[in-house]
Amino acid sequence: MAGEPVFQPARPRRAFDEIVAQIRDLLRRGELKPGDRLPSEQSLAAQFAVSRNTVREALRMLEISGLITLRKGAGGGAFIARSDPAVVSRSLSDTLQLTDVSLADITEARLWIESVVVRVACERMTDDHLAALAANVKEAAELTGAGDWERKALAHVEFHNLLADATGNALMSIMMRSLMDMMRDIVLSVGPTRTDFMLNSRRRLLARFRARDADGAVAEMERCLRRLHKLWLSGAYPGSRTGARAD
Amino acid sequence: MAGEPVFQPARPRRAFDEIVAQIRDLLRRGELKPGDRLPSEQSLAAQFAVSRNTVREALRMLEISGLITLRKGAGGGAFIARSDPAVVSRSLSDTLQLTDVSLADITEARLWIESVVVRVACERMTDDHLAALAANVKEAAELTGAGDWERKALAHVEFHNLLADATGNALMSIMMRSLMDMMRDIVLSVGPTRTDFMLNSRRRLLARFRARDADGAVAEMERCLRRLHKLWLSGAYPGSRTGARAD
DNA sequence: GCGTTAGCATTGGCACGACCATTGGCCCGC
DNA sequence: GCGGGCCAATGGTCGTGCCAATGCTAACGC
Repeated sequence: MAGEPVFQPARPRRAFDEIVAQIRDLLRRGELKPGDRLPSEQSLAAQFAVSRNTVREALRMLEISGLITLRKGAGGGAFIARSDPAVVSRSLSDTLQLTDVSLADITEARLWIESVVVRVACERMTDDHLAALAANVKEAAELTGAGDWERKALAHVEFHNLLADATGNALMSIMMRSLMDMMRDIVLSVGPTRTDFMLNSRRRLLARFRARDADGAVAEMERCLRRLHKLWLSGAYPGSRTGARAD
Repeated sequence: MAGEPVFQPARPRRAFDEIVAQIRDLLRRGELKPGDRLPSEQSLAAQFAVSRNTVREALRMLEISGLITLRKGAGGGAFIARSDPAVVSRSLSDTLQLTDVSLADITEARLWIESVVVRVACERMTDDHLAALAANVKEAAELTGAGDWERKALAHVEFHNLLADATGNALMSIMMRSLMDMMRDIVLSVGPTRTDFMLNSRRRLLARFRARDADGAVAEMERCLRRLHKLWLSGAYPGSRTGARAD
């Protein structure tokens, strides 16, 4: 009741939170680099003066954050991980699960981002990138012929990742991969649809890339995506996130 | 078809991975909703037929994934969390830490996204959104006058979140918040800079919004960001976020 | 009658100790 | 020299016990 001054939090952080924070800090300061090995659980427990269980809970947090990978057996231990974009995807996907993001939101945001990616990729892509994209389309065509619908759909999704790579922007690659991980789920849950138009669209897109016609490429991609999204939104998307704010 | 039969991974998943998967699945299927309470650790241990320690490690994973929050004491337990975009930010930030994403990549990607956000926001924003943006600018101006550099910088960063909100796209809001969380670190680590031009830019931007001049707004934002980024890139930005501030 | 307080039951936080499965290297025997 | 088996290191799991925080409730005092 009395004027309580701004006492320090005075909150004793949970022990494993403290451990996580310390290791995270070591990483941020560059004192730990990918590939480095942390001491064994026993040793860590001793150094932090906590029980091995507590250390393990901390390691669990670091592990799911994608910061470390665990290997068991002799010579095993906790190693600073190489980057794994899948972690971002998972967390994004988790967050969306708990929030009221509608399918319309996802497709819309995707359309925006994809447009700029196509534009930049068209301007910057090297022959290697173009070859990779062409190979992807070829694979999708073959899978279509083989009737392997699922793998064809996955190939079509992968196309966009390659596109993001072609921008030469690593962050954009990561973000696109996160989006595409979600798309994968959506596509697979929607199931086979009449998407033969996509193969043709892809070929026209490649042609635009070869001609370095950014405007044309963007237009082509937007046409393709709008058509696809309309197809999804018209059907009953089983995901519970049917805000259905179709505008 | 050929020699490689797709053997089942036959992976004996770690026990807590299995637990995490099961709970995640319950969530995905909508059988668990935000606010719901999971059984106590004791009870979970019994149901999963594992020790309490194992359950705790699983809960730790779910916790840092932002899926649950733990409360102790009577009536406590594990509760399905409300969405927390900060989780995405953290994982994105972690991934970037382990990757070779340059500051140039970040600023570039940001410029791309921000452009489309400004355009859409300009077209869609309501008076409420406009008022919120104006209030933010006003606050930043006052903080500038008060010489409170840090809080002024944070207000400037927050502006972009409000902008993303104005697009009405929840996913875009989340992604922007992730980017801005990183920006916060960068801005604070760079330290005070001569950024008085930004306040004027913000005011011009608001004017463009009021006039519903999307092209003008985008141009203004791009000018502002380019100038800001040039300022950063010219200075010595330490690849590591070296902001050992209290937080 | 009503607010206050002391207790109590619930639940997460943490410690200690033990055992198992896997892994990789070392040593032995051929 | 080489192959195979033993062994130590290390993560994975278990079980128990205790502490600290929390919320409910019944006893208490005015």
